[in-house]
Amino acid sequence: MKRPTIADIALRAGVSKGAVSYALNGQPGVSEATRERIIAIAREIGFNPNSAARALSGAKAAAVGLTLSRPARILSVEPFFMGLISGFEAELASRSYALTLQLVDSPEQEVEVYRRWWGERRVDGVFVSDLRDGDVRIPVLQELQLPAVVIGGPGETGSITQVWSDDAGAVAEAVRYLSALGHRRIARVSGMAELLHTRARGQAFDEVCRTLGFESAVTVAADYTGEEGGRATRQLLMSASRPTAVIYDNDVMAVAGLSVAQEMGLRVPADLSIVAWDDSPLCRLVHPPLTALSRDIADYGAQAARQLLDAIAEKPVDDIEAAPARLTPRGSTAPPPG
Amino acid sequence: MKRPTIADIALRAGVSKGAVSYALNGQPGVSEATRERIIAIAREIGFNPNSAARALSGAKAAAVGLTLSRPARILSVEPFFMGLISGFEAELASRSYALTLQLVDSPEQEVEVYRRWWGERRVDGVFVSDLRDGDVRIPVLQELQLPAVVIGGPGETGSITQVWSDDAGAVAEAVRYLSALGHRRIARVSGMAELLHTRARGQAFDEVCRTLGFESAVTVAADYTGEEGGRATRQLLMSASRPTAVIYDNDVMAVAGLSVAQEMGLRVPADLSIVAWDDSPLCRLVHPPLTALSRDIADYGAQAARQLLDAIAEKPVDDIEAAPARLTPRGSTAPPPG
DNA sequence: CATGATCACTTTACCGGTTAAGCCACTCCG
DNA sequence: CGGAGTGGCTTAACCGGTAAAGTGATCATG
Repeated sequence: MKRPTIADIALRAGVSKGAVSYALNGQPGVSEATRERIIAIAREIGFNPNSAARALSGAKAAAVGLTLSRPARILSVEPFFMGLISGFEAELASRSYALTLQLVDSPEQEVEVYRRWWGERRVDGVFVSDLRDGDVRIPVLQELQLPAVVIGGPGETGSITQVWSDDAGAVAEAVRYLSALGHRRIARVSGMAELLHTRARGQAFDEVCRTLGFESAVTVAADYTGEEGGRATRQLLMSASRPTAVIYDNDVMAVAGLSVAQEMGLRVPADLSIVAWDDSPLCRLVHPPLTALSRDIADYGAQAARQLLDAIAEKPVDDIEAAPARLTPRGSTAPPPG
Repeated sequence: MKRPTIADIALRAGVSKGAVSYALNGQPGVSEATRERIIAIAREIGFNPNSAARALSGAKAAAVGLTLSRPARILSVEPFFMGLISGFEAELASRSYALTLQLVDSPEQEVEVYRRWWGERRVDGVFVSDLRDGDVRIPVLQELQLPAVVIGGPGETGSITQVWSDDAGAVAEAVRYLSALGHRRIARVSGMAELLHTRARGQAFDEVCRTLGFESAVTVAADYTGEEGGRATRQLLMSASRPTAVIYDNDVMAVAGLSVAQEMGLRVPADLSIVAWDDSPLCRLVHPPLTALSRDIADYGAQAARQLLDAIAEKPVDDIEAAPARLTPRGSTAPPPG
């Protein structure tokens, strides 16, 4: 039989469509015997409820959306998002929710996608990542009343809940560790300056370095790509007061930085210490393996997914603070030379 | 107004629902004046057709699916799939098709997802990647008559079209290049042996090496992860007749291999040449930058998407041979020592 | 023994689109 | 001037579910 409907089941079981619906949804209104018979028939003919029909009669679309507005060349090598997605899936799949993905070019386009998705009732909620200062997406989401969860923060998201981890604390941990090793000139290669978490990390970095009375604490802005990370590193290493340690905002840039250092004849970690943010397998793949700020990104994604599903179900939701990134020392950090 | 429907538009325009539908879909049956008025109202109140309602009344779901059955730890660092996805999106977005993504654990689970998606009419077609020998997914897709496109091949896919590139030719190009440099002992670190394209590359590799009369041409099976790539490399470099060049089945393993070689005190490319398959930014991120077999993965994905959309529209479709991977020499290849 | 409650269903309306069929006012033509 | 054809709509059925309201039989209760 070709794509059976509840009408087919009803016919076979000799009952009405309504009875089938009650039976399959575990609702009262049918006897246990009938329910079992109907479920058996459904299984036998391989019935799956038509999601469109279900969504149409008031129910949910059983899908959530994720838009990514970073260029493909960044996404392809950036392990963060796939980790996040695998975390989403762990939660979504168990509740038969689908994940709809769309790559876009800008936050403005993201807004357009949200409007369309919601208007079409294609999704019940969305994940929002890469929060910016005065993000254009937030007011639109509120206007649409589209359930959403912001990944990363904390930021000004009004009524929209966030899942965030304590970046400031993690920065402090890394800087204190380098300080304990004896470093006094530390630099930081950041991601896109317009992203809120970049700013939060930057402020924390400046503050801790000031507190510790460092000689210098420069931040060079990059964009998460290896090219930019390499360029920023080259710039730092050529400066008069060369830093003895560099903290990178993601592991791709850290790997690129390692490569630049080696290319310039510096030994890592003897001449230069390197700390990566986010600890994908990439960090263990290079030589020396990179000291990194590790966090369980998949778990982060899973928490966000639970949060979003709760928001969709109109359960009360609060911001979640996920476990902070923890420093995982490896071979790329050591006391400074001299 | 909250999520307007065509009934709202009909009310405002003083016409029937049917007229609105005709007007918005460019069908005959309404005057130009009325059509314009209706379109203006639709735009004004921000109307988006409910995708569920549309899908329900015989039309398409306007979504396609992609399942990935590789472990998250591979997916997160493997740049191939994000590249592919960005290629899909380029085609899909322009036709307002959504991409539904699901990560699974095995081809058997993929089959389950296909059944469910198709039963629920959630997707109009699917992308199939990582084809295996006697793949369990193919007969199911044919049984379901679910439109599909196989990424990679060629394999036995019956009536399902494929988009593939000439891996055998690419292998030959890489081997001939190394041969021209003077190498006589070449090894290969492969991806999962059960994948069809791994086998195709392996056969081509063996054949070309035999033709060129190489002293040795070993293949060590790995799984696309850095760990395994590193382990395979270590194994190769410890063997009695150490190869002077290694070809890797993806760039992640190549990067790991480079790292292992350096860790073992070998200079790349002076003591060991390295060639990567697929040329993500990763290859230019390490030092020395890796010689790679480059192809335009996004374009590959775009072709597959066009193919799938044609199959969904029941247009005649043929297998597509995409541009083969081309050798991009960089700093990781040189004549062998001695 | 009439009344009410409960059970196990069936009937029906509805979600928001698409589309075949029907209808009315005009025009055109022999 | 009657009849056919056509343009521009309206009406109504349908897609496949969900859920409120209705029905008839059984059973308990005062």
